[in-house]
Amino acid sequence: MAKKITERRKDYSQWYLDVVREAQLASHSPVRGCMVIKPNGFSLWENMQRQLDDMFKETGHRNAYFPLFIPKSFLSKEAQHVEGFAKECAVITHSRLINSEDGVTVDPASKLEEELIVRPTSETIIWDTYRDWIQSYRDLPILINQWANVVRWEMRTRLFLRTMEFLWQEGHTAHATEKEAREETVRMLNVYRTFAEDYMAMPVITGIKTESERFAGAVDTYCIEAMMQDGKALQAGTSHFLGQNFAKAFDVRFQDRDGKEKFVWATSWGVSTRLIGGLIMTHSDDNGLVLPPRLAPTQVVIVPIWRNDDEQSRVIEYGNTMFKALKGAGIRVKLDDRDQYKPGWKFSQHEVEGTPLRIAIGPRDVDNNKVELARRDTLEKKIVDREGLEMLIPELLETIQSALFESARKRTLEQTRTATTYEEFKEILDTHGGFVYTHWDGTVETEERIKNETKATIRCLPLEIEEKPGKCMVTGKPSPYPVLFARSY
RNA sequence: CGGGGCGUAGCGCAGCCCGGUAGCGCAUCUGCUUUGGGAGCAGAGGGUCGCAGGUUCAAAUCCUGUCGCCCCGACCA
Repeated sequence: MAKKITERRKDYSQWYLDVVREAQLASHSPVRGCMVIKPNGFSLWENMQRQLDDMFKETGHRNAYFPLFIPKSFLSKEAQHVEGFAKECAVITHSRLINSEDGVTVDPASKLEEELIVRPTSETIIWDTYRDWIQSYRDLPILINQWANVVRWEMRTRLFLRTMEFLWQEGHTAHATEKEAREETVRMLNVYRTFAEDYMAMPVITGIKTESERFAGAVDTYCIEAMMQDGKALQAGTSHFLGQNFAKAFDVRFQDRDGKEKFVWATSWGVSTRLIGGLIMTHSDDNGLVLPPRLAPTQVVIVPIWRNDDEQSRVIEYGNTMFKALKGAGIRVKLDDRDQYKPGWKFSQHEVEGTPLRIAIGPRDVDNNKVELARRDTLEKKIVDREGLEMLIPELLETIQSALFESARKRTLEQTRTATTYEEFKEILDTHGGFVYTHWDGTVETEERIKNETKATIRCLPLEIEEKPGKCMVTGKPSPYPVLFARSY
């Protein structure tokens, strides 16, 4: 069997690219830093979207859509926000092309009076709109989500993990009180945590970002951080408490019960197609993609095997009945009865694409009323009775789902260490990578120094951690509890 | 923006040093045999060699320029 995938231990980033290519998730586009998301990748995104969307609706949010283009002047209204995004904005300056000798050229006469920015995020245009939507406390809260594409002009890109254009959802809420907005921020962080762990089977640590890692324009940025197989951390989602920063910048006030005019409190939160990168790097192996059943576009594939026409019709009939029964049981099942590919080829293909379960059926199985079941995660194969399959498969899918989470959890735990001295800290990073808990004195200077010297950043100040006073590993100054460091994507 | 690599058939590559009919594997098409872990044989189709100049009787190959992409680092979801 020809191996088209580089081994993880040999070259992790080449392995990642190989998996994306062989599983046909996406390909590079003619435009630098952009990607074509292929049907396999997009179905995965659709499944993520569907689940997240349900969870957003469940928590009272509604979807809306705001423009791709933002007037340049909007960007300059919130000082921190501009500073954060100014360096990576695509700017539209003209509206027309004209024919020229070498094809087409920009028509200088079509220069825009006010240039437009392709949204890097939508806070500004949304808050400009919210001003019109909000007059009274009765108009609050506003709980809006939008599914959209955004553009950030990145210097260095990587399929799914960092592309210049990416797909995401951005929630933007407006509240009458600080308390309510803070609660919303944490509520959505927990939605992300639940989604990551229960659906992606990707364990995450929740926490708060330090000032330097905070979203531009936020008062507090909460995040979920996941640990990848190669020892690097991935920020998988963020939820921001924006305070009154945007309300003040865009003059969004409301009249409260007490008759007084007040500025609105805000949150925003988002996850992106980056999650697909996280999913790949959490579960996949040297044979290709491994998908958690709850998100897999195809959960079960049935591969029929035959030698002649007679066997073909018997096996296909057997497979068809099974297909209908499983589909009826609510399973995302596919019968791969294509005649132009051999079974062995199909086995490999579905394996590299990460289909959680494979059912192989041949004439022998038809005669004995059996099937061969193969798990993608463990690569185990066993023969089971045809009867009761409709009950067995859903259970098995759930077993796989929790096995994936469990093994990722165990791995993350093994990749999590504690350092008390700076020497120990560097030693851990260089030999193992992973998460490192250690004390930090809370200053930007120390954080900066550690980053420059080790390339590790503070991923977050974890929410679930016991108070355990100690001393900063660099300066020896007191610290109330350890913080989480890692090198990251 | 620095460092490295690459642009030759749909995909992956060789050919370039040493100029002389553009090749290999996979894929595609036809036929036969096959089908329980990426099938075999026979035949067929498919390429402005990234682009622009230059040297030469002759350029994928040498020279100059230029464009693009990928990978590794400095910034970021």
